[in-house]
Amino acid sequence: MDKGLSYKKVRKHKTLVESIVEDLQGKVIKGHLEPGQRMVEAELCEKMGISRSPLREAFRILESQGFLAHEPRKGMHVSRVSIEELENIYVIRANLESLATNLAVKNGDPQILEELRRLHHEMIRVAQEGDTGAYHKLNLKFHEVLTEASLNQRLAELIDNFVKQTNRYRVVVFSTPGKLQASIQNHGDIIRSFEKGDAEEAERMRRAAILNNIEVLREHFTREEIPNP
Amino acid sequence: MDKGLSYKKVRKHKTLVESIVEDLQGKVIKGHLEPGQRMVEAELCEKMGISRSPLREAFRILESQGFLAHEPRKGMHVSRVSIEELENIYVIRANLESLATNLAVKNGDPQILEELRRLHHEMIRVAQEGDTGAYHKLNLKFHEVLTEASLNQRLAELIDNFVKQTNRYRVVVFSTPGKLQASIQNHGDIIRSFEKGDAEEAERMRRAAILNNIEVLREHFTREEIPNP
DNA sequence: ATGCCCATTATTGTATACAATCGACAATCG
DNA sequence: CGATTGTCGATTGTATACAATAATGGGCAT
Repeated sequence: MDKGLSYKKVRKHKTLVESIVEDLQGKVIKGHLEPGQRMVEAELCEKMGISRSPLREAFRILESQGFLAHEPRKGMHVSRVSIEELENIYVIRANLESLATNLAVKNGDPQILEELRRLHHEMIRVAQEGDTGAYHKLNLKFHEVLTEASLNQRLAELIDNFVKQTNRYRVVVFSTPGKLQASIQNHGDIIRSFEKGDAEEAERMRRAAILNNIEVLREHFTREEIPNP
Repeated sequence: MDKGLSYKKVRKHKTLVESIVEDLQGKVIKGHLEPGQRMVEAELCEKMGISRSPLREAFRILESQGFLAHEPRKGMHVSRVSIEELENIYVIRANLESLATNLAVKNGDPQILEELRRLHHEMIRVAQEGDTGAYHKLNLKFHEVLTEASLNQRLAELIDNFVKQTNRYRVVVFSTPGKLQASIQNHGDIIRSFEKGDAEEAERMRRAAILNNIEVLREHFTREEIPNP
């Protein structure tokens, strides 16, 4: 009944604060919580079956990550991301991910290359079946592998956060016709650059793909008006 | 006597959590708190004249920023930054700051250029006087102006944080002979690129300067052994 | 009817209290 | 004598209580 109890059951490995962070992060990313929506502490506490202390600590983390924002004495709310800000984030993402790609290729681990090939072929398969949900998951994995292969932990964490940020608007990008085929093409390009050991080329490929998403988003939002309600 | 009281006096503009964050951040950066040092809540509360709630919230923020770290049930401690991690951070910094420089030059605001020139000449002056403290402040300002001129707020915040992170070890870099003259040279190069409107050149200049710091650090730490006690 | 002011209330900011877990030391057993 | 386990103290994790402030709404004067 009281689904809040599940929080306490699960932890033993995760602390309560971590669970809350994950939960709210997921809800913001999936759009269950709309931009600008107020996050009233007492209300959330009751819903989740927790107290304010861990919730507020989770708030601070989520704010640092950019998912929430607050004005003193006015409370937390889901952060509003304007199209300009989203573009700014994509510019940063493009740079960080292309850097990671460059480093990954320079490291040239054959096991990584093998893993990327495997994911690539899997993606081609599910794309033919029209399973965009599965494609998205594999796509995330592909980029995660590529990012981790940079062997720069701090960089990987940073990128992970930005990816989550932009995924709040992923639906828009991926619903664009031809985007999926272009994505597959791009992955193939990156893999070929990896095989050649051409880090600079791989970097350019990755950067181009991300920057292209900006175009898609900008076009979408100028057509559809303001993103938040 | 009890200097903790000052915390409560000042706030009216800043919230208590913000004050604590600033204070601890400063202490970590300045090295008043050593890497690995445990941050016992009750102890700090008494010293600062505050309670645990705002302290713990500040902890979460500082952990997100990379100044602190914790293991569940074991408590917070000042984060240990290995030489490898420091190199990783510098690689990221190099990329982000060169990106910001590129954008700043592309924006080509003449007022920014004027401000950079002013700071540059000021730096030359204090360098001749041998005032390294003043030089450091101006240097920070120079890069802050350059970064803000990217007009990418998120990028500026990110860089600011990384600069603070690496400033924990600034002393090492700036005590290296010739580093100060090289820094002035570099600023001159960037300004000239700005004047020419050559964003790519400015970007390369900025990147080279930051990456060079890695060399200095690596050399220092291989000579001096492990950074933390 | 409308705008301003004050009181009330809702909500956040801070402090304290209680519970759970970890580490260290000591007692017991092999 | 060493290892193992139990107990105690210290410290963190969580919950609740109290204080301060901002939002809301109603009454009064104009």
